[in-house]
Amino acid sequence: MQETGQTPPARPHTGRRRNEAAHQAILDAALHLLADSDGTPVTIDAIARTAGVGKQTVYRWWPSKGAVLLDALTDRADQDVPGPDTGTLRTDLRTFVATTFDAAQHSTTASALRTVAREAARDPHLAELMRTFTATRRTALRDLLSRGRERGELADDADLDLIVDQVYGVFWYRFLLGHAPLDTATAERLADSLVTGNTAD
Amino acid sequence: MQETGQTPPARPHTGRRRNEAAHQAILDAALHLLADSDGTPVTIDAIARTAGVGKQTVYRWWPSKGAVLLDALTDRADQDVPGPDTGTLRTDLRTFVATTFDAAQHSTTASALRTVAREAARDPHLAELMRTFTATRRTALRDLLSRGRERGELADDADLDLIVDQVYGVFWYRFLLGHAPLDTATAERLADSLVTGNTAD
Amino acid sequence: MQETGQTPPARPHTGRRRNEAAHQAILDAALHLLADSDGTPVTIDAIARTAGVGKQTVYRWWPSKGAVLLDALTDRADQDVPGPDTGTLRTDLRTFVATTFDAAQHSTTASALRTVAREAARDPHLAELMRTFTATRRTALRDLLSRGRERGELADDADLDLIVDQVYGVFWYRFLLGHAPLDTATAERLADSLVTGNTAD
Amino acid sequence: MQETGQTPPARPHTGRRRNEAAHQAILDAALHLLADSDGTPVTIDAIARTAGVGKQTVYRWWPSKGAVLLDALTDRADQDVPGPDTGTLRTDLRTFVATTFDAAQHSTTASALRTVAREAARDPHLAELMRTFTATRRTALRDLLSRGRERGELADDADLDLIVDQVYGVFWYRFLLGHAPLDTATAERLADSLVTGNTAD
DNA sequence: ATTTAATCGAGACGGTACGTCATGTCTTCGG
DNA sequence: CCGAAGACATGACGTACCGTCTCGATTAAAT
Repeated sequence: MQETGQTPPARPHTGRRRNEAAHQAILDAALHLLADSDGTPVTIDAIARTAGVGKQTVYRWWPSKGAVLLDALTDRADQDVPGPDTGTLRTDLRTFVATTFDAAQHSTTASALRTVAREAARDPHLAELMRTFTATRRTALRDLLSRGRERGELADDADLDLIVDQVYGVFWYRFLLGHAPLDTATAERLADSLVTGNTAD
Repeated sequence: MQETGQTPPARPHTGRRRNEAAHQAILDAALHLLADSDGTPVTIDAIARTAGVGKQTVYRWWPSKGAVLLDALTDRADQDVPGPDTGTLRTDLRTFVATTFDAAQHSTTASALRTVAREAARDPHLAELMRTFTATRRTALRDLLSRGRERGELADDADLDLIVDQVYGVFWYRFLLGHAPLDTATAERLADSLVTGNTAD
Repeated sequence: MQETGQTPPARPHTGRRRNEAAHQAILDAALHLLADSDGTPVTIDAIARTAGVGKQTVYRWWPSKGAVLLDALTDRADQDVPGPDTGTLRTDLRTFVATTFDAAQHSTTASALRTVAREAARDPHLAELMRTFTATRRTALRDLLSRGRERGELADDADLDLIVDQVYGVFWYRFLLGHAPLDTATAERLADSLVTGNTAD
Repeated sequence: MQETGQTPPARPHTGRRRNEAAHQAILDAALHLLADSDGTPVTIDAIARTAGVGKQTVYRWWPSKGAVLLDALTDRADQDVPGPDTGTLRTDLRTFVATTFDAAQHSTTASALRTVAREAARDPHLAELMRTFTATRRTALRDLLSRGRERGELADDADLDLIVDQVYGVFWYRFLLGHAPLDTATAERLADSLVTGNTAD
């Protein structure tokens, strides 16, 4: 208890180079606030104060508040979404959807993701970032479907984008509203109905 | 929507009554601003100023900004969603989905609806109101599906709630992101795939 | 302690005739609030609520808030200020000043008077009322001095208005600032010095 | 007056320093509005807008509106009140009172001073500031009287505080009510009567 | 070894919107 | 028509964040 209670960060200056410790402190603070936030919007001031950082240091490295939030989220998230490839569409799709649903279920980042999504509704910049953030996963899913169609497991004229949007539509709809579960059973029912509904003949 | 059903006071209410002109002026102003709003959040000050009304008059009757916006939206909206009933599920569903998609396409309220949805992402109170607002339509769709299932057009164990969420999931997902169309062709493809995917084999 | 303001007044309506009970209730409420008020401005809403009366009933009978306050004050105050007349100026003046000072000392209306004076600083209407309210006392003092001058106890060219203002100037100055006492000893010193001056004899 | 003497922070103050231009702009605006104000209360919004400054910047540096006003007043006012010292009490007192009265007569700050006094009636914080503001002048007058008493021009038991209060009592009483002049003749009559009294001969 | 320059913490700045409060007027009802 | 209740337009209040800016201190790279 040597300091006055404000405890200045022990983090040292790094001079002209970017201070990686400050960088991490900001992401930590953002993630922490996002996780705790119960719908309350997270403010830049709060992030900076929590991180023990000047506001300018935040603005120096991120163009908008949303960028910080999303960065905080993706920093920890498993970025590579391989997309299962068992050779059978139904199995692949079941796995993919179940994994997607599951990630939102017990992860500590679920609350953070929800908050970021809500912020994105207001902040066009963040919305764009979200778009590219989700694009990876959408592409993985589309590829999975494409492989299935090539194997003849889907009709040639199946609207792959619509199938993708059904998966992610259901996902976000339930994730944000929380009116119905995103459990494995649901995932499998959804996957099955999508395969059956878009099968050739 | 504006009267939340709370019990009227036992005393028959002396005092000046609500000024219906002011009430309407506020809703008009809100709707007007929502429609014009290009992503910019609509402020209470602006609503009150446009309506020629004191801010307090707004706060007297609505608990949050979002409530005003949603009220403005629903005030004009056709509230009874009959749900087509032709005796054939595929036709009914096609019509329902196409109608839903279409409403969001060229209506002047589309912009307003988008704004309200964005506000709802931040305002828990408005989110709740949105939930009851959409419940009517969800129920209509569910009934439509239920009728189809009773006629044997869907499997007995079809997850009706999931189908509903597929329709509205796709709808909101595309409506808010705008990355893909919500045209009639899409509506029919979606309806068809849902029927096919959940048919008793 | 029977009227907590929550209970609807048992006072019956009197139809077209002015309701004297309401009138009194308003003055009571005003006086009560004035006495309790510790510098906080007394609001019309508060008076009306405390009196169990509609705001309009207040505005119907008094032109401004200040008028109510002053009326409340004078309603109880002893209006006739006889002005002592013993035949000796010094004695008369001592008595008058001591009485004036004393009234402000232990009366429950002291706090009320202070509040009204403060309100008068803002409200020109109330300021005018205060002027006529104090005029009576000023005149009584001036008459007292005039009688003394006619008896030769004051110089023929003595500025009676200035003497009056010295008395009331000191009174209000100390009454409102409270930096020095308004006790009998002070009153007598003031009276004496006005007659004799402060020169070493 | 603007620096209330509170201990400067031990840390040599990092962060941006107070913008002196904004500081002055606020005082300028306040003084300008006070002088123009014809009884109308001056609002913080108006001060901020006139100064081209955010409201928060005003609130950051002054605890209450009154503090700004008084600060604006004292910022320009001649703070050192030397108090004449001719060696003769009557002359000194005449000069002091006449100067005091005169200052309130044709100065452009008279209107401002009146407004501040009125505000002080409502705002306890400002009242306290006014007290310290006037203390300087009161002390100067008291010293002047004290010198006279030591020279034997006043009785040993003369109540100096009471004399001071008679001067300032008359001053404020007439200044605020405006029912009687504060001219040089009055000042000299007051000074004389305080020294000599109003007795014939 | 000395500049030079970018980063850091801190926090003041001009703004915009918020939600609350009091004012004095008005409208509706029951007596 | 009176009195209660209370809605109304107005406008000031003090607070919260925003994103920009300006400090003095720190420290690595360029001289």
